[in-house]
Amino acid sequence: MSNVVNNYAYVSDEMRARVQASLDELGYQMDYLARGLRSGRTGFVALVVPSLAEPYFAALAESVIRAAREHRLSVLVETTGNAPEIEREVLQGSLTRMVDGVLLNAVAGPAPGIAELPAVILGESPPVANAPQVGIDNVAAARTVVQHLIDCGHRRILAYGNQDTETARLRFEGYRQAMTEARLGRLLNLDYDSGPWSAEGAYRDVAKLLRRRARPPEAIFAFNDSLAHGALRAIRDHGLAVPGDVAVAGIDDIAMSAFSEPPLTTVAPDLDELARQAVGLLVDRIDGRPAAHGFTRMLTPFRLVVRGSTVA
Amino acid sequence: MSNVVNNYAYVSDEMRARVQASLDELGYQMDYLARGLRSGRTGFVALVVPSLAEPYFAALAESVIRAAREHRLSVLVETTGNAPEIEREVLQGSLTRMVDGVLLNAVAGPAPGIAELPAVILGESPPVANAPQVGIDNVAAARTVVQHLIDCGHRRILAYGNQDTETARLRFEGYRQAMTEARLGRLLNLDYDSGPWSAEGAYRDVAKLLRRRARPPEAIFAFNDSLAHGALRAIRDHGLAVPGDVAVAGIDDIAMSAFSEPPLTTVAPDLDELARQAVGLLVDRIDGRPAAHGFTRMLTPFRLVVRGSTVA
DNA sequence: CTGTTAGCGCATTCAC
DNA sequence: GTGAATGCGCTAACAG
Repeated sequence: MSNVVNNYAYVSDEMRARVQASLDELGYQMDYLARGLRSGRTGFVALVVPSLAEPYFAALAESVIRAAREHRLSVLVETTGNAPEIEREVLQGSLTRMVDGVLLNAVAGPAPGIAELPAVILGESPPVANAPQVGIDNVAAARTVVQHLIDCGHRRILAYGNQDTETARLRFEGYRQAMTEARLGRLLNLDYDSGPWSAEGAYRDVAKLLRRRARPPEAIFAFNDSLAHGALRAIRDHGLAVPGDVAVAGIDDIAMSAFSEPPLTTVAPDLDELARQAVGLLVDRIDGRPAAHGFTRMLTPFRLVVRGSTVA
Repeated sequence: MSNVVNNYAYVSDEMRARVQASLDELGYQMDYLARGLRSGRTGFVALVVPSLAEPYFAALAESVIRAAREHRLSVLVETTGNAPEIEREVLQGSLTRMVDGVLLNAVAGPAPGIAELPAVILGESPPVANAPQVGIDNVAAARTVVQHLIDCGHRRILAYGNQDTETARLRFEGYRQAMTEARLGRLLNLDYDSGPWSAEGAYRDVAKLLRRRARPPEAIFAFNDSLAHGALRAIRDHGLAVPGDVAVAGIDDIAMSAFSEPPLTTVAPDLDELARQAVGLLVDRIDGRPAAHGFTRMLTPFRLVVRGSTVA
């Protein structure tokens, strides 16, 4: 029977047909759990992200689920809110014993125990023992956006979204490089405090900034689109025009960015490609194909999308 | 050993301590797969939705994941794009043999095979054999929004988003009721054709409508917020003012609705509550606690959120 | 080619 | 209270 369902070569046609008939008649359904126990595979991979309520991660998850399906894998999604204790909990819980591998976008250091599991880092989570990383070149992306802002004639450009994550550091570094190259020494930055970047938080931060500062910046480079949209709303509620008084740009090209008023200039990563790369690398590791030389970093293509928030 | 990890009552303290020590020393990790084989439980539930790229489903998924965690369950997310063939595939694949239950938001009829699995319907998927349903009262929600539009003085109100789904039918019915009660005989409706409701599709539909019709409707009741945002953008691109020329309202209260220009009047379901109810019902069924009398329908609270897209 | 069997790691049952 | 044994459904290995 097993030989039939698994298409074992050395079975006579007659036997195969006979078994198949019984299978159909009895409505046989494979128990994938038992197979998993035997083979050590479950056909599940985990996707760990801060929050599905954030459009970027939701879109990423959608792409990952579709990419995984190509490999006949199902995706278990866990959200952590960027809280290190929840990340640890998730990464040590029963979850990791039931999945073949994990796609990780985390903020905490490598949790003990995860090292054993095939893993791929999405973005810039703290490096896990020889897990390949996949993502856009954040420095280049940030540099591109800020360069665009500079090209639009702005000089007092604020970098918004700094926090204690590698992604934030890289995006700030891109900002710094672009500013320095343009001989714009005055770096301005505004921190974002808690949890995953969100429009709500950004609205509060930027509203407060505008109330406090006499002169608003000429442009705001928000570290992602959610922040940018919060900023946009705050600026307009403050009675200023976008891009007239303050230009705004972000990173991610979430769906909303094409529909906001004004539409948002941003950097669009190719999420389908990112997901494909990530799942591909994960499958390689699961199948025991080791990374090229112990460590890989795959860069996903991105492009600048210029919209009304920076040009009239 | 098994007795210790499972907190079996009749174990001497000394023995318990001794076993525990060995466990720690050897770094014992329970194999949940083997346990699952034995107990018939995996601790996984599946969430089947059309698309995580749609903010409503993304927010729903986030809530479901958090609610499931309260029950120590992990959530497997599958997206179907509302394509019946993919729904069937997902519902018959290995997935369903590995999860304890499934939360289903589908558009196709009940797939053969799913009937055996504990299931809870989210929204108005076609009824699956004695699976309880959870969701807002769509007729009431739609009626509330349309009533609000009527209260604002509008008469020529367009219902937008009709398609071959139960949710669409119910929302149209709410619209019809409100219109009829107000003695507004002229029902206007605009269909939405393919796949999950999206802002992109709505933009095209509404732009076309405005180009064709001499006189635009006074108000548009979009069957969800994504449609509303697409409509909003189309109306404004057409040179009309919102709400001055055309008022717009939706349902869902996705994050974007508080940040759009103008912000969107909508109906906000309590998603955390919905998720809690749904997971609770699912756990009941998994544990063999049958639904009250074979069939349950749980209504989630909602509230009208009035914003700038209907009132100046 | 075909039929039988050991054992994946656990929980449960049964002797002790 | 404790230790040993059975079997969940499957696959791989082996003997026929």
